[in-house]
Amino acid sequence: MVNSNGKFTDRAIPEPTLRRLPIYQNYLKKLMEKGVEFTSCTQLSEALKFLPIQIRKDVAFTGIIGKPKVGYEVKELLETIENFLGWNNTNEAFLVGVGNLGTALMSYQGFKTCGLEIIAAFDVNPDKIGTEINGKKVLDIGKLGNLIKRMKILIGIITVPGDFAQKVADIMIENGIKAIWNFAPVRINVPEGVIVQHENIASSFTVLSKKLQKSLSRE
Amino acid sequence: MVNSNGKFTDRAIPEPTLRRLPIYQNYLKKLMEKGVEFTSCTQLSEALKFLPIQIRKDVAFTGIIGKPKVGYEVKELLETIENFLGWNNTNEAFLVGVGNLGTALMSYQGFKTCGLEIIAAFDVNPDKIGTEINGKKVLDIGKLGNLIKRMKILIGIITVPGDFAQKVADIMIENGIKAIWNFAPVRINVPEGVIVQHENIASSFTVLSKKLQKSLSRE
DNA sequence: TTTTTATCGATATAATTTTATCGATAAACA
DNA sequence: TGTTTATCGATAAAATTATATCGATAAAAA
Repeated sequence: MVNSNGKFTDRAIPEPTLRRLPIYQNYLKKLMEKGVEFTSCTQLSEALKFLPIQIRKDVAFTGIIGKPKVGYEVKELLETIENFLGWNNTNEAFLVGVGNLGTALMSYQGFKTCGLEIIAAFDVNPDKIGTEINGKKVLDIGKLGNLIKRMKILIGIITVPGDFAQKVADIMIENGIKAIWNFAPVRINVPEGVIVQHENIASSFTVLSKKLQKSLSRE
Repeated sequence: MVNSNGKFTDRAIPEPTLRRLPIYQNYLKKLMEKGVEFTSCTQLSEALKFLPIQIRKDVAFTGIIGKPKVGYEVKELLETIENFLGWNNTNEAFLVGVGNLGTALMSYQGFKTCGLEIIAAFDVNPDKIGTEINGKKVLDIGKLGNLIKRMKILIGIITVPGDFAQKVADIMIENGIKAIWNFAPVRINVPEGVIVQHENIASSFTVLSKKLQKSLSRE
C-alpha cells in the first residue's frame, strides 16, 4: 500500500509516536483557540518539553509537509493529526462496570475529541441499573451480549473487579467485540484477532515511585 | 554502586520492565492464594501471554536467582519484586480534584499493595469540602500548600480540569512536592529535580483504536 | 539584491528494548 | 547410576526507538 508521496502507508507507526500525537493535538487545539496561525517543532518543543527532532519525526508520520523557517499551519497540522488518528469517524463502545472508574470514564469529556463514544453501560447492581450517567443509560449486564450483537458494537471497556473481568471479556468476544480496553487489574485472554489493551494503574505508579526513590537517593 | 552480585544496582531499569513487574506481582499473589509453591518463566508466560525470555530478564533485574528445572519459589519471587519496587515503605500522597476520576483513585483498593496511600484530598467545591471518601477527608484547596509543608508530603496527584493543573502543580512544588502524577489532559512544566508523570487517557485509547483500524482493514 | 537565520526533511548514528542462542545445572526417569 | 528434560543465567543478535547531523529552502534582515 503506497500513498501519494510514494511511502508505505501501512509501515508500522511506532507506538510511542502514537501516544505522543494526542498530546500535540491537544496543545494545537489551544493554539487554535488563541488564534495562532503557524507553529514549528521548535515552538512545540518549548511548550511541551519534547525534543524538536522527535516532534518533527512524529508529525512526519502523518504525512504533513512543513515550510522551512515557518513550520506548519496550526489548523492544517491539527486536522492532519486528527485525520491520521481516525478521530473523525466515531467509535461506539459499551462499558461494563459502573463503579467509580466506570463513572469517571463515562463522564470524561475528553473522549469526544478522539472519536470515542460510550453509548451505554452495564452493571449487575440493581441500584445502578436504570440510572443514567452523563446521559447514558446503565443497563442490566444480562442484556450485554444481545445488544453488542444487535448494535454491532466493536469496542468494549471493562471496569469491573478483577475476578469478573475474564467472564465479561468472554461475553463481549462471543458477541462480536473486536477490541477490549481493560482497566481491571488482571490480564484477560482473548483469541487471535481480538485486540486487548491493558490499562494498569499500578504499573504507572511504579514508574513514578521508582523515579522518586532514585531522585531522593541521589541527594 | 555495586551490590552483592557484583552488579551495578543503579544501572537503569528499563521502564517497560518496571511496568511489567506489577503484572507479575499481581499474578503471583493469586498463585500464593492458591497455595502454589513454585513457578517458572514458562508457566508465567503461559498465564500472562508474555515471552518467557522477557519474564526471565525482567525478574533477573530484581536480583532473584532461580533453580534450573524448577523456577522460582512463588513466595520469594513475590517478596523480591515487592521489595525491589519499594512497595514495602508507604508513599503518602495528596490528591487535588475530587471529581469522578479523583474519587475513583481515592477508592481504588489496588494502591494498598503498591504502597501508595492517598491521605487526603483537596477541592474548591464547598459541597465537597468536609466530606469523606473512602475514609479520607476532602479539604479546602487553600490548605494544600500549608499541609504539604507541615506533613512533608512528597507525592501529589492532580485530577483537576486542564486549566487549573499548572496552578495546582505550582503550589505543590512551591511547598515541597517532589513527584507529580498528572491526570489532567495538559502537560505541566516543573523545575529540575521534580518528577512528573503524565497520564493521558486519550493517548492510550489512540493505541487501541489504531490497532482496531488496522485489524479491520486487513479483513 | 545578497546575506543571515530558522526550520524542514532525509539520512545516519546511538541508545534502548526485545528476542534468540547456548552452555550449565538440578530434578525426573529409565 | 546414567540419560533425558526443563529451566536458568549469560551472552549475542535483531528490532525498535531516540537523537544527531547536514544540505536545502523560505523568510527576514542587511
